[in-house]
Amino acid sequence: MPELPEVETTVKGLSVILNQKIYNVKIHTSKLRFKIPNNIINILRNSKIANLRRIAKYIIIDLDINYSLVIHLGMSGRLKTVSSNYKRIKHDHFILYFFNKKKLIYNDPRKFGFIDIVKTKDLQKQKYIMGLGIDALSPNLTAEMIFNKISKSEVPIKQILLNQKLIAGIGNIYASEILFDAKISPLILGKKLEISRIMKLIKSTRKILKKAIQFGGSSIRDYRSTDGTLGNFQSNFKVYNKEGKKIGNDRVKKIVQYGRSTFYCPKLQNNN
DNA sequence: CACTCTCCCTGAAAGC
DNA sequence: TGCTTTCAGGGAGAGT
Repeated sequence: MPELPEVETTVKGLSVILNQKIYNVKIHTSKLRFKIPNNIINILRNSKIANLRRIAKYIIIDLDINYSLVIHLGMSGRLKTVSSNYKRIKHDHFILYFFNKKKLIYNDPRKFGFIDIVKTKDLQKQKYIMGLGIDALSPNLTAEMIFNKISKSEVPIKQILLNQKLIAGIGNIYASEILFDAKISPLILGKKLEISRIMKLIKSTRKILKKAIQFGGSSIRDYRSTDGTLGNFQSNFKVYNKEGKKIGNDRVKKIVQYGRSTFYCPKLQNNN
């Protein structure tokens, strides 16, 4: 599922459309999580891709006309760049056609993602961007910063990691992996975490997310080819989806917190 | 305000 | 084997 590493990997792979000019736009399904704005076609046509970046789990495609295309992959969204002989498949909802014959395709079976077009200068004013906390990979992220925000929190740390208003970019899969790496119980409440363990948590966050990026993301199909090759970090999951797996003399346990599955080792992560 | 729960959707996997 | 049910996950919005 697309979390920070998958989005980062996707953005890097989009470099093939950098500086390319759009000659047409087709919306096959406008009803995603939100409706794709009607004016998007007119704005995008004849514009050029000027810059590619990531904000949390949002893909930002800046155009040369002071507008930015915003794409969120939701849970099942994919972006792929294909050549002119590509035949549209099921759930290809949105297509950009470039003058160099390439196409950019947004495919999303569950339609939980969304596509928006905004003036670049207004990007930070969008409600979905405005509330975001510091990026999980920001070098400016410090333990003190987090401590100040969670030192009174009665919410378990697993849920805190998923709160995009505090730290942006971590999703359900990496939350379990990060807590396992930091040897911190997912059940421990925010207010119980002292600075030293928050430091460890931040260290593990950087380690796990960076490693996942190196491996090309965990579970997204490789947009650079059409062969459906999987990103290969999945095989690096230590606990996610590994219920019952033996680790030392412990076994991975699955619990449900706030309706989300959590995987952890009760003995190795037992600091409640 | 802070927090929890439900829902959006489809396909894979489990259950029968 | 094949049909039916359950589950997965990000985040907005409703509810507490």
